[in-house]
Amino acid sequence: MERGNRVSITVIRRLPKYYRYLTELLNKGVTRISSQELSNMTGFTASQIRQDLNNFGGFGQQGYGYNVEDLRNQLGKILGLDKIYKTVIAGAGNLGQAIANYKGFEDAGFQVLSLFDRNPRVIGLRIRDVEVRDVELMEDFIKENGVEIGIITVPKYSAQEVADIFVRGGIKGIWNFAPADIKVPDEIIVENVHLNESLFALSYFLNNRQDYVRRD
Amino acid sequence: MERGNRVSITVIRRLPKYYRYLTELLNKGVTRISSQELSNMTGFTASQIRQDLNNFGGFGQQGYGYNVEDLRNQLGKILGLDKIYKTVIAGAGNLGQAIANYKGFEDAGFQVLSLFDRNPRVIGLRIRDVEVRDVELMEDFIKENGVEIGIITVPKYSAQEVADIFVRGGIKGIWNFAPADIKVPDEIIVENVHLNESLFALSYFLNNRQDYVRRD
DNA sequence: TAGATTGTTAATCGATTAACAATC
DNA sequence: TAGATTGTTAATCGATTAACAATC
Repeated sequence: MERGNRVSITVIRRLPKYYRYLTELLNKGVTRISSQELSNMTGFTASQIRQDLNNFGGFGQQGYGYNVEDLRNQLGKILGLDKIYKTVIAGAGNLGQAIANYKGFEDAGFQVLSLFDRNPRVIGLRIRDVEVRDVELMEDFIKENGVEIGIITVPKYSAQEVADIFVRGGIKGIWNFAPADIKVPDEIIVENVHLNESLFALSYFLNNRQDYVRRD
Repeated sequence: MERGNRVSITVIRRLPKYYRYLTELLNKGVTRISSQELSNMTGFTASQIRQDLNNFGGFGQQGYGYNVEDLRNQLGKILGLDKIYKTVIAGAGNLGQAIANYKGFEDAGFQVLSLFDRNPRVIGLRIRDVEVRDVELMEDFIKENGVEIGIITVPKYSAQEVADIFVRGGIKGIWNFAPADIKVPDEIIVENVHLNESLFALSYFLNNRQDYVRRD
């Protein structure tokens, strides 16, 4: 977390999975877990798991393993899940609504303050208790409310425009579902969810089964 | 494509991006492209791009580069995008509807034949011209229509149950949006879209900017 | 204490980058 | 032909796995 050397992206992308399994274990009342058991659950090797965790500190105890609750909380902190994030969603179509409706994100600390759209037919609607507002109001809304994360669920030809508004509003991170790479200043964190790329990979593996290895 | 050695997963996951940029170039009327230009667009190195493509054959021409249309079509074939796939969606909530509504997938050859749900309030609805049916009918529907791809957009506690029905129906690939790892026989291809893992990575980078490198 | 399992170093493996001869 | 750019080999870099001493 506060190491001198960077932690590699491949490590970081495994953390949420550890966190997910640890949460499940905690809910089941399991108090203790070894790297070998975690390996059986996640599909990563025990050695890799120990290496990954030791990027952030020695959370385990020789001869015992890891305390489930403690490790989960530590990972939560590392992932920044001990905070509340204010988010807005640009695009109130099905995908935007799906995200606004999804309880799991709110439970993890990601609050949707508002959706925005330019279609008058959806402006004014409420998804759960979140209002859909005119996208014209978005930049000011972000500024006034200190929104940190912007979520892009508009069609690809509008994605850059939305990203520009986010940046002007002072957003720090963008979760982008549009199948386009957006250009933003270096200090803005962009996480892309390119669903077409995922689907095309599935299609590749269907046709080239020999290249497929179950990864989890 | 039909090499002796496997093509590595990291290579395969880059292909859809090449395909996407090549499609854009084609639509713009660009006929020719060098690995260096593709590098500028995608963020991968020119060397890596040439290495990646040469896993599947020599598509380029020394001193010239690559023919955009030809390379795009070759990649399309490699990815299996020259075929039509029959799919069904289990879960007719916002996310399932978003996918059923998304024209991009249909254009790429992924036809949604039906959605399934167990909520009587949505059974009978039509998303575009695709009907929502009772999930009880799903297994037979898959068999009768030769459905190859099953898409899971149900809550996580129903994901395994849906996967089991898919397998019994004879589905070959599963696109899983539920935040759970499903267990299926080895010969079934599973592509997971774990949105929480993506969001948590964004959250990590927001809090640990020094570890962030723009990847595309 | 004996057994178990971590933390960590060293060895291996694989992926990326660099370099350049081949050739269009 | 001269210039450009690929295809491919070799070098480097980074990630994973193996091994084991430390220690609970």
